[in-house]
Amino acid sequence: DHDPKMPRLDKSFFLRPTIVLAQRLLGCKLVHVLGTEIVAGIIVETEAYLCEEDPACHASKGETKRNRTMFGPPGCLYVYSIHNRYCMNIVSEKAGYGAAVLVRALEPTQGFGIMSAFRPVLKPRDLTNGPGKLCQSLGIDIHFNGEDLVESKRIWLESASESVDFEVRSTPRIGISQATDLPYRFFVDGSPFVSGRARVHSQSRDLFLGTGLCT
DNA sequence: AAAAAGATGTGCT
DNA sequence: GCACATCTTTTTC
Repeated sequence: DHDPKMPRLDKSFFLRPTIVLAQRLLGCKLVHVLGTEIVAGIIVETEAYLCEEDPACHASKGETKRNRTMFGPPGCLYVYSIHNRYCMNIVSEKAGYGAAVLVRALEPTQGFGIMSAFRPVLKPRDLTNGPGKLCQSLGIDIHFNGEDLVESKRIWLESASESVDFEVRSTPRIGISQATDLPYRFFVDGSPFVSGRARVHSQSRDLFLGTGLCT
């Protein structure tokens, strides 16, 4: 179950500029229900992909079969495959616009056993420290393309806990070959669950203030 | 029809 | 740090 003090994000949350949404998603909890079980984690790293003046965005050259859901309602998932993996994005701005936020890393909080079954790794942080990794660990695949985070019964977002304070840092985005200078990657400063080596940390700390262990 | 590219991850050096 | 597996979508011929 989930903490009632962290209510589900509603439609209005997603109707904002993509860069703002990318930052505001940090600290929010992503929850996926699988039957009677739950897998969940707190978002610690995102990237903004703007429709306009952003050649790295999938929607920059207009609508195609792959990116169609980017042009749909904000709050829906845009899932695509790359190199035999999946990446999960959250549509932003307004319907018909073509922008989204890539979820790049989570701090796992619930469902460690399920995640490990989906993605057997030696170190827990390797479960969700990358866009393809977190989709694999959470059981997110192409069937979730178009899923509405506002209405779905199986996957949603919960707002960030107000008691958790952290600094947001930004860098250029990872793994792209165009617009490599734009600082549209955002992450929780010091989180050990952030992907890659571009992790800047003043001090390593978790956002999840529960028992200290993922259930 | 064929080829190239890609918002990745892994393993080896 | 670098090569490359692997596969889907998009672009080009």
